[in-house]
Order: sequence, then C-alpha cells, then structure tokens
Amino acid sequence: MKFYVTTPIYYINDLPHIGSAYTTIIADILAIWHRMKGDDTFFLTGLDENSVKTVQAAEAKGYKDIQKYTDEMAEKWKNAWQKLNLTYDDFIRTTEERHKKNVIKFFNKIYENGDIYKGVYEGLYCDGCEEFKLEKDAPDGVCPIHKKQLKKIKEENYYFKLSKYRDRILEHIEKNPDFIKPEKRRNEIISFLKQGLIDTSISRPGLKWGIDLPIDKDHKFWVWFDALINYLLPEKYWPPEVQLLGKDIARFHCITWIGMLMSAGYPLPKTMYVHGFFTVNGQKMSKSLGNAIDPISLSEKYTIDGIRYYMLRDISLGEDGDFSEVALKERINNEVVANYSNLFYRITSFIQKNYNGKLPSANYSEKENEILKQISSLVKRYESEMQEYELTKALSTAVEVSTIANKYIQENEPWKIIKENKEKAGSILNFGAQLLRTSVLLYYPFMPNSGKIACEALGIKPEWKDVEKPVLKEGHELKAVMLFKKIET
RNA sequence: AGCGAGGUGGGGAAGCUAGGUUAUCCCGGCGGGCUCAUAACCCGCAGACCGGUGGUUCAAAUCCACCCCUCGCUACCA
Repeated sequence: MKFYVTTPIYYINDLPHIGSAYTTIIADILAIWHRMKGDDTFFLTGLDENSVKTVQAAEAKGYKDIQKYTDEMAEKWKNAWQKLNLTYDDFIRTTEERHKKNVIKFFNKIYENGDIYKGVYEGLYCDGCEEFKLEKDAPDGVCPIHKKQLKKIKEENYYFKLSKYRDRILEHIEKNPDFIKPEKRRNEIISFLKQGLIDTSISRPGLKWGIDLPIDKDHKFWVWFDALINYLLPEKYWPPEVQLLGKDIARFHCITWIGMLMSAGYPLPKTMYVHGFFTVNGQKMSKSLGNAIDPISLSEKYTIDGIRYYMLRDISLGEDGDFSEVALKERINNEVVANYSNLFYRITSFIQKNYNGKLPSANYSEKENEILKQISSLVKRYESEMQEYELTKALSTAVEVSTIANKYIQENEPWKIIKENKEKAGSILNFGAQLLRTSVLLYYPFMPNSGKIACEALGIKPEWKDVEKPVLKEGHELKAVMLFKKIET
C-alpha cells in the first residue's frame, strides 16, 4: 500500500505560525502512522513563492533581489520544521526548476485540450492597494482602506474553462462521500457548485515575478494556478490519499484544482480533508492583534510532543478551536504526564528495581485474556479512526488504552504481592509491560519524539505489526525512563 | 436573504440515521483508597428538566412542525 499526503504550500511573506504548524503536524502524524504500518509513504510540504505578496514582503524589508529573499525565507521555514522534527519526504519551492517544468507540462496538457482561451478581466482597481477589489468589499466603488475612488480596469487574461467541468466535479463529489471531509465542507462545496461556475483566469499581464506563460511572454501564471501544481511533484505517488487544507482554501482545492486535473487527465486525489482554524485565547489570530503564536518558542517551553498532543486532543480535527495556553498546560500535566508518562515510569522502574530490568515470566489468567480482547477491539477502533482521519478520536482511544493499563496495575497491586510472591508480581508486571508497549505504539504517531525514547527504552521498534498482542518475551530487557516532566510554571 | 452545521451537568464533547432499563466520556469540584509511580494511580459522590413551544407514540435527547440563538459558506482572499 502507498500513502501520499500533502499540506498546502505556505506563503513566505511571514514566518511559520501555529496554524501552518498545525496542518503540517497533522500530515506528519498521518505519515508516521502509515510508515509504522509499512506503507510506502510520501509526505510533501513546501512553499508558495511566486505570489505578488512575496515581492511586496521582500520590498517592504528592503530586498532588491527577490530570489535572495525567497532563499532566505525558505531556509527559515525549513529550520522551523526541523526544529519541530517534522518528517516530510520532500520540500517543494515553487521557484525551483523542477516545479516550473511541471507547471509548463501541465499547462500544455490543458492547452492542447482546448481549455485555455484569452478573455478580458474587468475589475475595480485601487492604486493605493495595488490590487483589485470586489464589489462587496468596496461599497460605492470606494476603497475601504484608502478611501479613494476605484478605477475600472480591463485587462487581458488567459482563462481556464473551469465551467466546462462543473457537472463532472459535482457528480464526482456527490458519488464519493469520502472525497471531501468533513461533511459540512462537502455540503458547502456542493451548494456552491449548484449555483453555477464561471471560468477562472490563470494569468496576469505585466508582472515581474512568477512563471512565464509559454504561449505569451507578457503574461505570468496567476499564483493559484501555479501553486496547485506543486502536488504533482512525486509522480510515482500520484494521486494523494489525502490533501490537507485550511477551510479558507477549500474551494480552490475542491473545485478549481479538481477541474484542472480533469482537464489535464490526471486521476483525482482520494480525499480532500478540510481542517478548522484556531482562535488564540478566544480571539481571532492576527498580526494586528499581535497574538500570533510562534510554534518554536512554544515547543521549547512545552515540548513538541506536548503541543502535538494538545492540538489533536483538545481541538476536534475539522472544527474550529481555541488555542489556550492554560488548557495546553493542563492537558500535558493531567494526561501526558499523569496518565502516560507516569504509567511508563511506574512499570519500567518497577521491573528495573526488582527484576534487574528483565521482563519476568508470565502466567496469564482469564482476567488478562479479557483485557487482551478489550485492547484488541480498541486497536481496531483506533485503526479505523485513523483511516477516516478522525485523529482526535484515535488519540482518545489511545488514552483509553493507557488508562486500562494504569487500572490493571492499580487493581493488582504488584507492590504488595511482591512481598509474598515475587513470581506472581512478576507476571503482573509482565502483562503491564505488554499493555505499555501497545500504549506507546498507539501514542507514537502523535508523540513521535518521546515515542522514540520510549521504544528505545522498551527495546522495541515503532512497528505496527502485532501492536495489540503481548509479544514481549520473558527476559526482554527494558529501561526506566521519564518521558515527560511536569510543567511547573 | 439563501444554503449548511450546531445548541446535551461549570468547561469540552459522544449519543440522535435504525425512538425503550439509572443520558456516556474527558477536564474541573468534593470524598475515599493505595503508596510502585512525576501529590502521579484507582474507586465513589455532587451536578443536565438533553435551546424553546407544540405534536406523533405505551415510550423521545433521539421522529414531525414552528420559533429562538450561535457559527460556517455564498468566486480569485493559502
């Protein structure tokens, strides 16, 4: 089985914020899980550098050489992702030759297919903003920012015959309930399509930055057209099993991109998953409010895994959610530390102290077999939740498993038993360690950094095979490690 | 305005498609147990007339009607 997941490619007019980190982390979780299962996995992320915004940001910061600016920003983005230990397989920049080649190739296909024509774009232009305004944003034809009369400008654009594909797109979405998730986004797209579709322009004249249109040197590709094509990069993995999107860009992906692919004759992605947005401590995140969160400094304080855990645990994937530092800290202390890390330590340190770090022999009874059955059904549930991209549910299933393990240890009181019967206590610890191994693996995609340490200490590999079974053998060596520290401040 | 999603104990959610014993889970609060463990772990308790009104039914959080409230989408904004 192969698994190909994409994130949107991000604008480089600023550094990564918590929102872009969120999307990329979701992709990372999925990629890690599929790798554990042995799937041929490919995780693509990258940067959208051909936007007019790039030029504006570069100039605002005093750069004359735009390419230099993009190179520097790209380094910063890569560094940020490395600090967060994200495991992407390739990082695409739309200023790269390999991308430009793909754009041209793609364009030629739809051009030869007769889906490109020259038309006129009419719009209200503001000299101050240097951009077109929509009528709804500019009541009375006046720019809301500059209070100036907008000019009616006509310019020639090349258009893509998107409207031609409207029926096919609609049909595809209606016939494939899993194509757009969650359902609420699917409904939105369907109702949008039912209103009808107009063609979309794909080029702009007179730009100095961007990719040249092969049929007309005076035009550059409009940034959206060029950006979407990045996903085609890993040819042998096409089509993606899932493309992750923010809700603001759902329509471009679920409609325009799909129409483009139909025209060029590519198979379609299996699922477009639209996630929600964060507010920060109840407020909308924005630069002007100055409440944008830097994921790097946050991770230094709370650990990468702590943040990953919180994001998926507290915020239902697909819904909007509030990012609160208070809640973050509570989740880490009350769940990651108290439930998981504590479980890990109480079992491993007990074995280390009393059994020289070697797994004692086991003699399971009806009670243990009952629990194994329960675990096995929870693991099945986890797998189907992961498969359906219900990551929040899958994580809470993982929590259930480690709770069962804590309960088992608690009820069987090996610290008492060991005083009279070391062998019997050993059997309890043996079973506890088996449950611990399952917990570690279920948590692994969500918290891979501590997961690595946990696997090493347990002497296991992060593999999904027999995840629900008690496969650790008598005499297996393991070490006591504290995976997380309590956040005190 | 149209279309869509939702309103469930202090907070966050599940249940509702196939109506039926004490409405479930997590956090928080309170009490107890345990002491292997990072005051962690385990057990118990309090707290919800399931947005409102009316209807269908032996029986509704679950079905129907109307109403109120919140949020999202309604084209070039990653």
